[in-house]
Amino acid sequence: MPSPNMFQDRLQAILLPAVQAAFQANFQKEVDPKAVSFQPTRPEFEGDLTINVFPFLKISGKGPEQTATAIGAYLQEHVEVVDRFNVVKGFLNIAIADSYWLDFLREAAEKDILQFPSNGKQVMVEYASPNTNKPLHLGHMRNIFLGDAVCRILKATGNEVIRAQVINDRGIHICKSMVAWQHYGNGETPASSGLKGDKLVGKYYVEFDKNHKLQIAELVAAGTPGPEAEKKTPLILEAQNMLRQWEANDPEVRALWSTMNGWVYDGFNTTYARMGVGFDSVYHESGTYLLGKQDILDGLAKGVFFKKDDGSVWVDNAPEGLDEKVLLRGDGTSLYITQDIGTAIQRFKEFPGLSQLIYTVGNEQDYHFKVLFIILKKLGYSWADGLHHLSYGMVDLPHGKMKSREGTVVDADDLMAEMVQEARNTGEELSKLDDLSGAEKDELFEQIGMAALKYFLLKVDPKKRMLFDPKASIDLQGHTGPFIQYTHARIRSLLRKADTLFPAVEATVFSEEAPMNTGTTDIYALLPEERNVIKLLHQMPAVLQESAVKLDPAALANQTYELVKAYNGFYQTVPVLKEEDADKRGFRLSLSRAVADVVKKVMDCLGIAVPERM
RNA sequence: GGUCCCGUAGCUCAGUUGGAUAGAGCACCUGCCUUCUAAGCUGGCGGUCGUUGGUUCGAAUCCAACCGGGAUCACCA
Repeated sequence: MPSPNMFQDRLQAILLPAVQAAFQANFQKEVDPKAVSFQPTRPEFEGDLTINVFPFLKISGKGPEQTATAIGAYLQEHVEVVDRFNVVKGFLNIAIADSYWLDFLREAAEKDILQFPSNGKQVMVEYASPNTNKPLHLGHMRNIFLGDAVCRILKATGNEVIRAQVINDRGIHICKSMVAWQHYGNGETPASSGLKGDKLVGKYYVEFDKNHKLQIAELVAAGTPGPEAEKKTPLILEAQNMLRQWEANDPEVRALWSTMNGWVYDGFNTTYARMGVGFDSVYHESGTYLLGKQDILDGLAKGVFFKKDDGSVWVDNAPEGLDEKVLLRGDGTSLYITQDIGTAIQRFKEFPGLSQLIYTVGNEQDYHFKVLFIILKKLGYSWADGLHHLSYGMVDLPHGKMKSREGTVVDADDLMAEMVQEARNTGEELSKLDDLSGAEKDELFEQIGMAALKYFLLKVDPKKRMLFDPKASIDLQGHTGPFIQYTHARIRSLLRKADTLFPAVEATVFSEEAPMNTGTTDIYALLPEERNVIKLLHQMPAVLQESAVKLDPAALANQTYELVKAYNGFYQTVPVLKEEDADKRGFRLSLSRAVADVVKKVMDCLGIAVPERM
């Protein structure tokens, strides 16, 4: 777990030792650095950073005002970047010198402040992991966008990232689609029907269910009790038989299975491509479902597990406050968790350098992963400490849960198409883009629609359950992806205009040579709107780092929104191109450029593209 | 029933290493386009932070109990 000061920015890194020194100088006492918390000064007070001195009164032996004043005075005298301070109750508000902000901005204008050096770590992130019997839906989208964003964030913060998925391509549910296709398909293929492969196979999965229900009703009418009828319909018996044939490697069954799964993969790949995601390591359950058995038996031999009278193998997690759990059936066949154990071991064999393996899986499997990680630890794998369940909440619809049986599932392809269409409607209505070609517009509306969708799903804390209201998600105003894109496009437009209006702009742009870059002579007094923007820029590296450690893209998404909101406030009230003083103009252009660069980079970490104009 | 998660404005969400008068967006009302893109910006309305107790200088944040919602506890995946 990160310690409180882990995400401090460079300013806090400067101030913290000084605060410690201040306690030493004034009160001859050590202060625990972890106890010193810096927070942004509330807007109604003067200052940039605030330290609350209440926790230190015992150390200082003085009242809050006196303590805060003593620390403030010390900081002002000994720390160059501390310009002024004021004390309100127990709060020490510190005003940072404009020269510090200007120096920081110059740095931000000249290099990528979000560039992290490689940390030499290799991390695997598993996400998506669909079944091949039905198309991807809204639930998958939260998983996929979350997993993709986490990959991008980890990569940006210096990790080597391996994107992984396990495709569930075998089992009774796959056989259901196959049986139904044999009965009702009349040889239909994606080519003959024009249907996307995953949609076609999904259609037969539904078809199976429909006819299965009819057969249940027939059996019940003929006198069979309901629960028994469900297990005895000709269709379900046929599917079970097909599963046995599949496991026995029956060539015909295997051929049909390959064909139909091939259709599904084509469909998935189309969807993944539109989402902008990909994978480096793909496992199929057909290749891994037998893994793990030997590992369980080894564990049994080592006494980590125990066997019951019926021959089943169990683990006792009572010491960890959990229950007993079956790992191997009485007949020696494996279970879901058996396979997961085997797959994890397999992965660390294949990638011995992994320092973390992150599973992006919904929170309904919290218990499963808790058990899985405990077991791997009990088996003695040192890497088990690097296992992490990135657990996220379910996506609800306004009328409740998605239920495939009730047809309330929101299809991924449909939803993306709707969002892009909505972006198109709005874009055409604003008619600012009439000079763009058809293809350029297509690309732009694709970017905007996808941004709306991704941002909507990513801005919410992953671990929380969220509501997806189609009407709200389709909004392109306010706290949305398109709002952020718009700000970026606006800045890019400003910069393009600057290039034509001021051909020598590079020379006038805020730089080493520009007069306002130093605290020694000519200090440019920052406008409040400018300082707000710079401060938010300044926080961004720490927020990126935080979102990487916490695997929380929402933190980054929300900070980005704060940044562009502040920039829009600046843009609205402070002239840039219309500013006649070339230094000020250059400075504001640099500020704008830095915001655009940071926004572009951060949005890229969220898997969202930003357009040059819109 | 056991375990875990959640409950903040009409709606959707921030804020939760304990700190100042709890913030945004949407919706509703209100101003701003002959001036750098109005997918923008102003102002207003809107709160018993589920309830009750506790811990302390201080609680939306920590603890306990309760109320309400969800998940999970399969020789399913």
